[in-house]
Amino acid sequence: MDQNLSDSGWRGSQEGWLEAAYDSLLESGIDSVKILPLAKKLNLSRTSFYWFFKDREELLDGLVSRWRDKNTGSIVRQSEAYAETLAEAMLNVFDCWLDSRLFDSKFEFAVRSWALQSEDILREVHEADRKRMDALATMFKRFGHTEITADVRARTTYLVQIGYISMQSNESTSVRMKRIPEYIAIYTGETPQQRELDRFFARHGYKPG
Amino acid sequence: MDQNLSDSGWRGSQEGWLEAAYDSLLESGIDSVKILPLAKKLNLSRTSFYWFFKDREELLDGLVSRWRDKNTGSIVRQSEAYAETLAEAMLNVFDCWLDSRLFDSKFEFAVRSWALQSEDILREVHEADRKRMDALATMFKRFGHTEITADVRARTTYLVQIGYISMQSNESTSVRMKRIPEYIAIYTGETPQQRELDRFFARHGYKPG
DNA sequence: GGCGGAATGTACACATGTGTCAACAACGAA
DNA sequence: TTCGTTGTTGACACATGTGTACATTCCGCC
Repeated sequence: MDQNLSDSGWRGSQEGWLEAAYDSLLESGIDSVKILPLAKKLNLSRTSFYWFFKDREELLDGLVSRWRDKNTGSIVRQSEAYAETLAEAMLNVFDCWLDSRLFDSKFEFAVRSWALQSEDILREVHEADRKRMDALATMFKRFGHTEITADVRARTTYLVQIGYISMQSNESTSVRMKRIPEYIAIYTGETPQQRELDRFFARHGYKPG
Repeated sequence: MDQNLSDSGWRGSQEGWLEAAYDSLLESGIDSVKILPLAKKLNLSRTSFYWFFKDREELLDGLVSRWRDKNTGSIVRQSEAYAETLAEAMLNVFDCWLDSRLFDSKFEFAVRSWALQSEDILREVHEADRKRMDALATMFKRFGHTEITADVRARTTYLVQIGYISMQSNESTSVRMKRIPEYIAIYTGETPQQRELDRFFARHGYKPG
């Protein structure tokens, strides 16, 4: 059944091809995920691919699964984490934006771009958006917001991040950290406590000043 | 069926090819902008293309110019428009998001996706982002905000919209209009006057309720 | 040491794309 | 009517991609 570890294999593996496909997707978009170039990168014959995958379509399906499993889960989890105040809850969500182990921004953008040319992927993306914004709205309601204000604030929080991703900018952690208090103020309408900020900075290894 | 647009020409024209390229870009991304399929759509021979353009590269350059000329200008202009209050100024900017003659969202998203696979386009997009956010920050400062709060609020305003575009959602005007007052409150920190909202709704042909 | 399946490679058939070239067609003037 | 300009076209040469059939090599195991 499961023999995908390096012990039984020779050079290639399903994971190897998938990893190469992932790299290529992130760097140049879905149209660059071609078997021939991947084979070159892996120093394998092109046709060897067909031992692990039925066809290119099956490889692309693998990429979607990977994205679905990783990115949406983190947002939902962080939005449900324990917090005393809304500001603290918001900072829990912000963990996603600063920790690529929780949320893979480049992957996210690549998949969204892919949705431009595939109805199936577009449906996947819409479903993910809905789930994530629902989770955030629930968080706002947990701290006393009404249906409508929770909805719009959840949107703001989420869309700013999606927008940031779409800018494909490459700013340093410290530059981004400086904006955090003001973001919290805008999103939640309340000023974060210094100790809440300090706790947040600390867990991301950032020293203010 | 097929219309002869140009007075002096035969069947094709530079504009015709560019328009077809634009359509294809918006529908399926830059990799779908291929000469052969465009020729089929235009009912022209593939090679006829080369009378109007040196090569595919020159056609793509045409698309970038079109995007640059249209989208960035509107945001800058609307952010400089006359307003008595910050809320009113914000509503002027919102005109862009609701009027495709001012800002072409699908075009915007297609170009941003294109940037994933081209350093040149990525530079163009970054330059546009900078110009637009500068204009918005200036607007906030005009109404008394400090450098840092103006910057973050300009970002929020702009990034929410870029994020919204990236969602590729297709909501009705009325659904979007219902969120407007709350957005204004979040972005500006002040509640919009009813008459300001009414003026905004009126110029977009929307009747509340 | 040889067997058998896992993994890889070579050869083929085919599809879709680019760009050049030289021939050809339509039109407006001289 | 003849001619040059403005387009249009098919044939050619080439590049890159997919997928199948079949042969070959590597490695653990008996």
